[in-house]
Amino acid sequence: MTRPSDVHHTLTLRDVSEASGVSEMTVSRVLRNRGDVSPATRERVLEAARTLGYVPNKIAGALASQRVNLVGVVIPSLSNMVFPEVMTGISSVLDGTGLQPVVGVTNYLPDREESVIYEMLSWRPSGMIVAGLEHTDAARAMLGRAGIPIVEIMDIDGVPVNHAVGISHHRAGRQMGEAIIAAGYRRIAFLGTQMPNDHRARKRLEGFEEALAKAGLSLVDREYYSGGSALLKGREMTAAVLSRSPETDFLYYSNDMIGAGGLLYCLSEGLDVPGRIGLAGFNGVELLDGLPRKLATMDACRLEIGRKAAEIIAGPAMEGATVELLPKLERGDTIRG
Amino acid sequence: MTRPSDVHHTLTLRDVSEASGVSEMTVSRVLRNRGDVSPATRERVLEAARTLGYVPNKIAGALASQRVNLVGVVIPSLSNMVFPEVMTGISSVLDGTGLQPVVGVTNYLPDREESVIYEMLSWRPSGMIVAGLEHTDAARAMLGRAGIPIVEIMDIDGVPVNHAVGISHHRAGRQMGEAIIAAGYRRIAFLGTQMPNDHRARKRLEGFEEALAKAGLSLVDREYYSGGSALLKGREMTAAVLSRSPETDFLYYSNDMIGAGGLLYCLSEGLDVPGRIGLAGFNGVELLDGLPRKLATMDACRLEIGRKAAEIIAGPAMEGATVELLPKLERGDTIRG
DNA sequence: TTGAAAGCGCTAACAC
DNA sequence: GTGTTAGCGCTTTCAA
Repeated sequence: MTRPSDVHHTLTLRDVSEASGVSEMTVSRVLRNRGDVSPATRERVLEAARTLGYVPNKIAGALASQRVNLVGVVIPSLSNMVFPEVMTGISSVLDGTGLQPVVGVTNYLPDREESVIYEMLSWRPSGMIVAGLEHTDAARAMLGRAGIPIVEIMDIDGVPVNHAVGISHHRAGRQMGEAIIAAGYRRIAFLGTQMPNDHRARKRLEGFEEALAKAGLSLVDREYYSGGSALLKGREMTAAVLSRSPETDFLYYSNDMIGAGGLLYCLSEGLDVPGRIGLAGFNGVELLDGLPRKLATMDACRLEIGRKAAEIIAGPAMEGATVELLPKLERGDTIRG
Repeated sequence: MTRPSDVHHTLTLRDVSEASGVSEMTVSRVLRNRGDVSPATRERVLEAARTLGYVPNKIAGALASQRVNLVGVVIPSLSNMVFPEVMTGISSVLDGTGLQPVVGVTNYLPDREESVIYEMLSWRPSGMIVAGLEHTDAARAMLGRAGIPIVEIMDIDGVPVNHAVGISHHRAGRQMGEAIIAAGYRRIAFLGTQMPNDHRARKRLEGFEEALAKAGLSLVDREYYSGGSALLKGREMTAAVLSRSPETDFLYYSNDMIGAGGLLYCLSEGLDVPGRIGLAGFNGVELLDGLPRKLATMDACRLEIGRKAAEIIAGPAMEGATVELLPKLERGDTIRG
């Protein structure tokens, strides 16, 4: 006997081959719907595989065929509301193609990102989708050498390794700043989460301050927090800013969740929104639809970013390209005018 | 030459071996920190690997060693708020062990779940964590035969394939029902999302109705919705129930998000909460901390479920076991008494 | 401490 | 339409 008396061993093609009296090769063909197999043998093989409960070994298959139907997706966080929607966009495109997304989470830590990318590349995926343009040198080098399509998503303010799909956060910040100034607000504060490695939030703020500067203005206050419930933090930060700088007439938040918290706070304080004070967030999260008043925001095009990135990976090979999407400013009910 | 003039081929151990003048075997040892290698050769190998930018091929490694450091995690949704926290629990335990979680999403579709499980098993992971106890027969069979630890999470009301870690949703529903009745509410409505395959929500409702029945009560109204912003749906459903059944004095929601929407609606309508009407949700999501009033809820122990499940996978092999966690009822400000 | 040989379970390429 | 052969890039095992 080739295999003595193991009570429980994982099934191989060979087992199916023996059970069906057909060569391993033919079994392999049937199981992959490749090449011509007579309906009769086909049925016999399928039957044998089914009754045995055979599950193919993709490791061996991948090694032999040099093909892996996996797409690595590297994102900073799952609890951000933003990334699940990107994933939805990715899945919706990949679903038809036989490619499978595999998610890795970095918690906004560059070193962690580097190791997640390394781990993923070591499985030789068909492509990689990575959030952001800022990576360690080693990570950039690995991605550049991988010989597969790489798509950096969310952001286009920088130099991509290969492809990029996203929006200009710098420009988004500037546009919001201009809209706020045009609406007549002058004493503007910024409230954000303390995240040195959230480059997109940083770029938005830079663009925003640039717009203020052009109008001869600068921020009257700024407040940072980290950790905890974003909604609650938004309340607390807003309370802090308004007590410290009561003259503030606009609150610009780095994301919608803390913005929503701030909005709930302002309303509960009976402040006149958007008359006495205006507010704006960023992302366009679905949650906003359920608030008593609609927070001004900018849609980050998350679904579309996911779709476009997946299309690049799933489509025919192409030169590196940058796809810029244009976020729409949604004024909601919290900017006057 | 073994390899003529390919401009760009993926590096192999052999390349590192040639570059460092050491056998492939020794290179392999160095790269895995296995066995004794002299510091000198070690340095030479590391240097060569670094300058070449070698990334090991885990596919080949896994095939040869019959070991895969992956743990499959199969969950119904990423946008549910609940699962990211389970993932956090899983990662926090796995991080130390060299095991990596790989996430698959089923969108609450049994067939989709079956195929996700099949795909994952075909990569021969070291363990699987699957949400829920309800699966297709084929999926159960595959999991049972896989020869690896399987942990079904979130729910324990049923028969697990192998291990289970979770809470009893039936009991959770019953407890909430009892607390509401004890607080004196009598005209109780249920508001949930329309999800035939959300078995946990179903079991909670069953337990809840059981408690009502014991007190000689039954639901005065029920309302289901699907899709869209949960917060907004919560508002709309609540408005619908209160206009259709104005005598209702308690609203039991199948999750906190729609409950939060309902709470915001009641407050904006100027209803006396919890005097005139009480509310309760389920899950204990962080978001609730930021609301103007704290919604009553039950903590689903998500973090702990993730941790315990990961510990079972990462720990020494053991007999199948069920771990029941006990959710805490948090009365918040929306149940009187 | 290092190396050589064999093979993991599958598929590409070619024969029949 | 089906089978045979030779690897895929590693690690295991054993020898030196």
